[in-house]
Amino acid sequence: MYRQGMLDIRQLRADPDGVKAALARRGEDPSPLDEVIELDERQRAASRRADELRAGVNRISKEVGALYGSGRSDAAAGLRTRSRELARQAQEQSGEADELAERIRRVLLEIGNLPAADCPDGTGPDDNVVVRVVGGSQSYGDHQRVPHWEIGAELGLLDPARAVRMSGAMFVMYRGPGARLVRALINYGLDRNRDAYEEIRPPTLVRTETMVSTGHLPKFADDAYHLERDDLWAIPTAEVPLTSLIRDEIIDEADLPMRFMAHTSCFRREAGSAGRDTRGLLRVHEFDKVELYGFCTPEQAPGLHNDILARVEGAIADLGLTYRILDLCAGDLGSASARTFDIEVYAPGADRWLEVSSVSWCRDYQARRANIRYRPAASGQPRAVHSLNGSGLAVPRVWAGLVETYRRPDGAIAIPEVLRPHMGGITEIGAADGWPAGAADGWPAATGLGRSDRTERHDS
RNA sequence: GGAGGGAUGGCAGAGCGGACGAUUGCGACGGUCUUGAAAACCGUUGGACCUUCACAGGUCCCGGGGGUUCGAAUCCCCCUCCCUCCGCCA
Repeated sequence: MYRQGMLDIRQLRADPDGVKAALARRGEDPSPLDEVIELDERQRAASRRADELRAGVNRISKEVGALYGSGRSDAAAGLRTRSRELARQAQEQSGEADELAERIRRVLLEIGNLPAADCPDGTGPDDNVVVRVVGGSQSYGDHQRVPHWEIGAELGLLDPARAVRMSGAMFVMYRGPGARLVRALINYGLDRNRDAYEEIRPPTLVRTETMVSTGHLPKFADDAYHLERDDLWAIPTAEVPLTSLIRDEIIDEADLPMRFMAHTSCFRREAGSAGRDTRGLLRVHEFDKVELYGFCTPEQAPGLHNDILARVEGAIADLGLTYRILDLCAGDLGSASARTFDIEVYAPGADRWLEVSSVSWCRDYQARRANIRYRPAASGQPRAVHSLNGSGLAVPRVWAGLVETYRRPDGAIAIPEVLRPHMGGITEIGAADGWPAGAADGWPAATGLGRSDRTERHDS
């Protein structure tokens, strides 16, 4: 009944203090739960009364039917009046029950997931636990201490000015080998996981319900782009459509775990961060990402969480980047997550750690919202599945870290071994490959680009 | 965008005011038979909520919402979604 709530209402009834304490760990005010508990009691009472009244109606209706059947319709008149009154009362009670259920749902929808027991305590980013740092001991030369936006301009790989003209601030455009590098990273991110993850190319525009299922609505509506005319939302991550892949379904336990991966564009309004990280690729409204995703039983969840994390780490490690893994504290956890590991890449030019992946275990939070269950092999009632997701590769920030790390003293960018098959075998991006330096204010001199030599177009 | 058709259990597909949570077929599961299997035969086979230690019982669900009625899968109204044809289109 409260299927779009965050937690099992039974858990809240059975252990209200435990649930409230867990919620408080993430820094969320647990007091709305008191209201839920109170409303829940009233809701059940109303619902019980409605059921009893309804049972009375059913009983009388059978009698009336029997009387009609035996030709004694005159005797049914009193029963009909009585039944009509019971039906009226039943409707009143169930109306009240529905109203209470809706109020409960609205409160529950705004409440975040409970942090896992072993999720570290803490109130914000400073309390995240560094699990390990890999490659951090290497030293960087001056040639690597150039931020990617300067490299992008120098080699003609990025064209921020024109991107702004098209779409506004915080949109970016890649050019030539820079664009090709984006595509290479996407293919790299997907291809190395083909062995176990089915590739999906989902829609990037989704319905409201699809956004509610993951927890992105109703609470975080300001963070997402909304197309009002058609009431569609631009996805902030492939996690959104992938969660709805099996929404409202009951899966056989034998089919779990189910593993998917998807490359999509991701759209974020970044409402609260205007003016922050405005340079380069650190924070943009639209970016490409490869997502790894899984549905599984509660028992399989820790193993799958590790698998996704290991795959993401492997992808970053094989690119030869310096990175660290963070165990997010309860106070820094995303709303839908019970436990999250972040992977951050070190960008020597910008001299910053960039979050490139977030690998989260949502327990049954999203499955409850999306009504995704599985039928246990040993028979019994269907149970909510667990869902897990991890950015396999957030392209812009990996691109940034890569370009800065692989900048050689001569200014060219070396292509890491593992990316070369996806870059047509080239080993570097040099000054001659991209758009000519200084071309940002006019049409580049390079030939054949952006124009057709056969058809003259005056508008398009 | 225009015109028409549809929405019933895992799937297919009946039912069109009362004993229908729903005939039947397929699938799945269990059993009989068999060295094993197939075939045949027999049986089982939805979900949600509430009450209950349990046994068990009650209510709701035939796309969603509302109405008519003592009683609705069946009648009426609204909405959503899907399909077909035409138009447009990468």
